[in-house]
Amino acid sequence: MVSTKELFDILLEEFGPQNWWPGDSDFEIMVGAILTQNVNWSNVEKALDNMKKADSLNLEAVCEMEDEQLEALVRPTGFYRQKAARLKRLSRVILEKGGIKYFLKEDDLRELLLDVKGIGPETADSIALYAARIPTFVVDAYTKRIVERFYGYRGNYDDIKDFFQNSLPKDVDIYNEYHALLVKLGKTYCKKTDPRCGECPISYHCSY
DNA sequence: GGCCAGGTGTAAA
DNA sequence: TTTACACATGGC
Repeated sequence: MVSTKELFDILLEEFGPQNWWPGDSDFEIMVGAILTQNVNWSNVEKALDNMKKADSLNLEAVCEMEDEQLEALVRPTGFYRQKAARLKRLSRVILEKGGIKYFLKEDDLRELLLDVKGIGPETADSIALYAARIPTFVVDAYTKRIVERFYGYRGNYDDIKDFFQNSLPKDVDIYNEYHALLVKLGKTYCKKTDPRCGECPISYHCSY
């Protein structure tokens, strides 16, 4: 059985550093984390671009903007009414905590995020890891699918999260790169349907 | 045209 | 505790 550390080395060798999370600011990372919920990243880029052009990709603008206006900007990401509301809820909490810098330094950041309606474990972990740089492993649909196929192990969010955290150093840079590499592997060779197993770099060790 | 994409909340079985 | 469904746009 290939260890999680060995798997990481194989993926890094195969794909190289992914340089995640794309974004010019912590706020953009947080917005992207919500907008990418169950949606292709290319759609998120359109929405982020809309917000930048409207000079609205900042905390104050999101808090003050009309709901309908924000909905129009994030429309390309689908579920746009829900997502606009989620962005507003998060932004207001951040403002209450004194701004982005202070919010990201809260000791119980993950819990604060999970208390925001519309932010679940993956979005909370993405923000904690990529914006606050807290060592917490992010589990997404690709991660679950790859672990299920590769290791034959099926578990809930926290099971998979522990699976990695209990077998790796608690290190922000490793968690960062590992999640990005799993997404890269998933997109390239381990899609839900029509996986390209024949070309997959880890197929030799895979139970699928 | 049908399926999928870097989820979450709610309600029923 | 698990499963089903709504939420919605855009690419292939």
